[in-house]
Amino acid sequence: MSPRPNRKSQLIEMATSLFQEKGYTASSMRDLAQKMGIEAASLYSHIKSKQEILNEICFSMANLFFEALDNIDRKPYPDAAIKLEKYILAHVAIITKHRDAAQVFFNEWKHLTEPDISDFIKKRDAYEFRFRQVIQDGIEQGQFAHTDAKIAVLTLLSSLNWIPNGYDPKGKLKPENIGKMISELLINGLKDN
Amino acid sequence: MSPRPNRKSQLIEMATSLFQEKGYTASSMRDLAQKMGIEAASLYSHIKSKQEILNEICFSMANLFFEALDNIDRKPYPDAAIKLEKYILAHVAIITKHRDAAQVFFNEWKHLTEPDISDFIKKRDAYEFRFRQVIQDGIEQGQFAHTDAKIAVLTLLSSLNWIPNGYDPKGKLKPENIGKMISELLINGLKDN
DNA sequence: CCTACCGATCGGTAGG
DNA sequence: CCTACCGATCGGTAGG
Repeated sequence: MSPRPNRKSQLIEMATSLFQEKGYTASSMRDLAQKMGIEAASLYSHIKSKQEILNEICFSMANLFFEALDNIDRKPYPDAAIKLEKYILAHVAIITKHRDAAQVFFNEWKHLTEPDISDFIKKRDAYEFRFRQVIQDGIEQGQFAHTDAKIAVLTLLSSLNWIPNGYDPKGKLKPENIGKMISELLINGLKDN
Repeated sequence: MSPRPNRKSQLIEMATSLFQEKGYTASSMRDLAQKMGIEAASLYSHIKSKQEILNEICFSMANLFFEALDNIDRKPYPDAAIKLEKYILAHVAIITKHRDAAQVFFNEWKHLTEPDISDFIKKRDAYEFRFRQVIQDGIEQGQFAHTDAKIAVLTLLSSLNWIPNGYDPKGKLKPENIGKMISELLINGLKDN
């Protein structure tokens, strides 16, 4: 009999929390087995390697990020600032909903191996490119100041990376509030205009 | 005879580049020995453990960060926006000058062990607190808009973390230019005011 | 700085 | 999902 189909997702979920906590390399298959309450060798009836787990985590997050942008792009947003805010809110919504996976995605992807790692980097670049286009549009519309759009995107996306670490799901702030505050900060700046 | 005193700094330097590239856990003492052109066992005449190397990297960076703020605080800056820019420029100067060490500092500190890791976290919090105070001052002066200073600091500092990865020392942009662009972006926002 | 090692742990397989 | 393993590699020590 094949195992219950959700046993593998359980495994991925526990691996995600383990990798987040200790890092991919420092997490052993025996650690993971213990979390699952089975022997290390038994893990291999659900997955074929440790690498496969990291792949699943990283690429399922990547897919979520892309799907979110695709959803937004389904409607036209003539105002670049509004579209950028939508992008940021979607991004924040994903990383607050999947905090552990987001941290693995951001911090452990470098332990992917070829050919997956090249694919991953390509997807990352493509994701950044879509943000860059919105900023570029805003500049051309005269809505945004003239800045290096590439640096602006790196700064913007990087500025969100503390969230999976620092966001407290039990705190007063809801993901949407955090997203609003940050996009407001990035778009209008600290200054009181 | 004791070894030349700079042999240990060479070791730390090569370990920094190794840890940056592969991560602390995935870097073996044999990898490091090979880089140094000696046997793994010989490393231990210069250091007493792998952990000690990580400690030196993380805390020497922490010291640089604090010294930079202390230097700025030696003169009074009544204008919070100007002081904040000074802080940001100093921070950027350090991470562009010590790119590998900065990445190890940001990404590998979690592999520190007690009691060092508690000390490290305390220092990080104290560093963030000093930025927070400048922002708080700016808000009270009416120069900055009313925002959550804690979130603003996390966002601000996080937004600089792409630099050691993305900054090309052979590119056209000098550290000071990057620093200016980013602090301008964070203080005035993307919008063309 | 080297040779010669050590005990521990790693990811993973065979065969049920 | 388990027992019983494997070869490889790990951080580190003893003794020169």
